[in-house]
Amino acid sequence: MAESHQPDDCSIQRTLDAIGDRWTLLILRDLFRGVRRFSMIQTDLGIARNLLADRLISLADEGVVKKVPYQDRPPRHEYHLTAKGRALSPALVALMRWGDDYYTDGGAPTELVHDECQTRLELQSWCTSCNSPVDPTHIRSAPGAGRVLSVTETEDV
Amino acid sequence: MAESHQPDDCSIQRTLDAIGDRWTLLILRDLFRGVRRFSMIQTDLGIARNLLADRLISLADEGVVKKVPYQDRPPRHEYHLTAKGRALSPALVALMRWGDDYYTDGGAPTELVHDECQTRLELQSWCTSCNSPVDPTHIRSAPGAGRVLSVTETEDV
DNA sequence: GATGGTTGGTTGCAAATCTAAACCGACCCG
DNA sequence: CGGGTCGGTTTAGATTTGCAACCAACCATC
Repeated sequence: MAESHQPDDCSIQRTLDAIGDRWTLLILRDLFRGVRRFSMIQTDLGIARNLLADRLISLADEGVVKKVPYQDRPPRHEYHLTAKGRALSPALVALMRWGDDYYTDGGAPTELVHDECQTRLELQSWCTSCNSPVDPTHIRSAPGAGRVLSVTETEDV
Repeated sequence: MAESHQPDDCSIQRTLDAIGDRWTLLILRDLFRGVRRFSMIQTDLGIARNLLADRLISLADEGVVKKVPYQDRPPRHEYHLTAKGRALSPALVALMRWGDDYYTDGGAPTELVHDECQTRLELQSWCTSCNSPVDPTHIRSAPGAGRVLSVTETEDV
C-alpha cells in the first residue's frame, strides 16, 4: 500500500501498518497457540512459503517475534513472541470473541474461559484509577483532539 | 485469498475473512469516529473509490454496517454501524492501545480515557462469574480442545 | 556413499488485487 | 445555461499474491 496520504496520525493506522496484513494475525494466532516452526505454521495455515518467510521477517523486524534456535547443525529455529508480541493478546482475544459471537455456525468456537471457574471471558475497558470497568459510553479520546471513538451515536439496527 | 485449506475452524479465521482486509478496519475506525459518508471516508483515508465502494458493500452484506438515507432527491445515504459493527469496539480499542504503547514516536497517541477521571484505559479480560478481571495466565481455551492461547510460554525478550 | 526424508527457505511466472484517473447521472446554485 | 457536489462505476496499468518447482544443509539407512 502507498501508505495513506494521511501520515499515520492514528494508532490504528500505525498498528495496521505493522500487523494489518491478511496473514499476519493468523500467524500470530498460531504463535500464541504454540505453533512456532516454519513448516508447522505453513501446514496449519496453508500460506505460501515465500509469504510466510516474508511475514516472519517483517514481524522480526518489528520486534513482534524473535528467532530462537533450537538446534545447531542444521541451524534451526523457532519463532517466539516477544513482550511486544504478547501485548497483542487482548486484540486477538477481542477479535476471537467477536467471531465467536457472530460466526458460531461453523465448529467449536474456541472460546476463552477463566480457568478457575470455566466462565467465558468478556473483554472490558478498565480504569486503573477507579479500579473498575468502564462502560463504552464513557470512553473519550485523550488529548482533547476532538476525536471520539463513540459507540452510541447511532441507533440500534 | 483462496480461503485457507483449513475450513475456517477458528473464530479468528472467520473474523479475518469478514473484516481482516487492509482497509476495512480503517473504514470501521472512521465510522466509529463519526465519519460516515462516502466522500468523507474516501478523503480521510485516501482509499481508491472503487475499493471503498466494494468494502462498504461487503460490510453491509456482513451486517456490520447499514445504509441510512439522509436525503431523498438525490438519494444520499450514510453508513452506520449496526450492533454487530459496534461490537467490534473492544477489538479496535485493543489495536489502538497496542499502537499507542509501541508506536508513540509519531504524533498524538489518540489515547482513550475514562471521561469521569481522564485516566487512560486498559483493556482487561473480565470474568462475569467472578465479577473481576482475569490475569492472562488464567486464560484457557474453552471446550477442552487442547488449544491454549498462552501468553506465558516464552521468556521475556 | 548413494538414496531418500525433513527443514527452511528462494526463484519464477501466472493470476488476483489494488491504484489512479476518467467518466457518469442526479441533483443544486447562480 | 455553466459549474460544483455527491456517490458511485469503468477501465487500464502497476503491484502483490499464490503456486509450484527448486535448492542447500543436514540426518538416517542401508
